[in-house]
Amino acid sequence: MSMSTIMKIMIVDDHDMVRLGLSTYLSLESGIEVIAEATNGREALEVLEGLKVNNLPFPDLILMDLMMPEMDGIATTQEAIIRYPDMKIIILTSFLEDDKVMEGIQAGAVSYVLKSVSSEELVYAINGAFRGMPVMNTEVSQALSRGIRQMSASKDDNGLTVREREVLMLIAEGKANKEIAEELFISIKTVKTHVSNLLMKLDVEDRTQLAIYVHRKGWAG
Amino acid sequence: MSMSTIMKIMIVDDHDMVRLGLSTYLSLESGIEVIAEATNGREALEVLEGLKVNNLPFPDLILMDLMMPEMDGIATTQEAIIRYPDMKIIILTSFLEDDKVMEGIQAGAVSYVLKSVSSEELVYAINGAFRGMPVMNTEVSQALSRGIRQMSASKDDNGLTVREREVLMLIAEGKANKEIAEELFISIKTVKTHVSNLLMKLDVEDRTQLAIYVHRKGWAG
DNA sequence: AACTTCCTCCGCCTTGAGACTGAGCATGTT
DNA sequence: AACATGCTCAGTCTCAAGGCGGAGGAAGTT
Repeated sequence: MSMSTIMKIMIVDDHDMVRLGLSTYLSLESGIEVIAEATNGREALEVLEGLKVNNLPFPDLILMDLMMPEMDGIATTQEAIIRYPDMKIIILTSFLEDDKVMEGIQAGAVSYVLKSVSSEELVYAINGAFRGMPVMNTEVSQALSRGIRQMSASKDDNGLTVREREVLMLIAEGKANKEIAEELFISIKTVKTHVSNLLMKLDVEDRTQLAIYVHRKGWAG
Repeated sequence: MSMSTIMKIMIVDDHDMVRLGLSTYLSLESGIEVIAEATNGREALEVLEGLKVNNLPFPDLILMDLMMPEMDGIATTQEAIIRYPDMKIIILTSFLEDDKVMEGIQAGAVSYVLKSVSSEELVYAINGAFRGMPVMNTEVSQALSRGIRQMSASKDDNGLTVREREVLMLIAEGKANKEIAEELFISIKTVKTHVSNLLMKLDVEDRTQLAIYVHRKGWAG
């Protein structure tokens, strides 16, 4: 793989050992040079700004972790793409969550790669991203298509109204109808109406299953 | 740090890049040699057995990830410690969960280290473990003491019996009492008794909160 | 003006959930 | 033998949950 230019890469990950391992390994690859690192999103933006104003070598591509303290990968990607539009970003994460894949791509990442890929695949993805040819695992692309299908199939979410979503969240916190009524300043009757609508719309049988639904979706802490 | 002997290490992690990064980095450390790798627990045990029967160099210490396909770090640690009692195991994980720390230590791991530690700290932990001096992050030791406090406060876990835990899990799947009764071949009355006991023991008000409890604990998929 | 959607609320009714009390049986412990 | 624990089941009772049908007002759409 003879590329005339050297790819300058930045690694953003809160795990010291992932960062160190990646940079150690990637530095051995010909054509790749790790020129910057950061442990979270905020730091990454600061580092980038520092490189910019001091006219130092600027990364062509960022390997960005999703879950980080201070500022996560999605938000950082969004911000970074706005500030430096010609910089590529590959989101690198441990988990496959359909929603996150969508968000990541929407935020402007060219690629979304699971940490479980082999190191060869990662290098391949980096090379691809550098040339504007996004590469992603088959699992990721499947997740993406699932996400798109869900999106087009069910409008924006599930067709839940604002009020219904509020009630749903309170149910997911274990609140009883009476408590929900007091919290939302409405009558128990109204709460029951919303609950019935939720049961119908989400196609489940009782409030316990509603709570489980929310937690499975990862909407709750 | 001049040690006469070289520490032979095995790395067990399903993430190619963690494994590769770690081994690349640790190999640069004097006194540490990475002699084996595996991508999950089952594979790790197979590799160890292979080394044993062929009289090949055997690891003094394993860096073991917690969350892995096939067989997780806890189960693998338990099994490995039984088969090779003089081998040390350091559990290496992304997450801090009080329960898991307890389980890990109980399983026989000498140390429990977060992946967020710096690489120097990791080397320090490895050296410590090698000499029988367990090292762990302050966060981890805090989690451990929390776990112990809970333990002494509330018997062993929550004091749940086998049957109660079965009922709890079915509730967390959204099953009604009747369904649970049929699934466990007991009467609804008995299910109700178990549910009442669960509500009392876990100090919550209804089955929905039981389901939420389980999901928050991460006991459900 | 007609229509739809959302939020609100009512009464009536059935059923499931859960509390309380009490009890039989098997196991293992002291 | 006495005791504790876990699993089982029963009856009774209260109340929250949820279905069903109806309805009014606010807001935006066609």
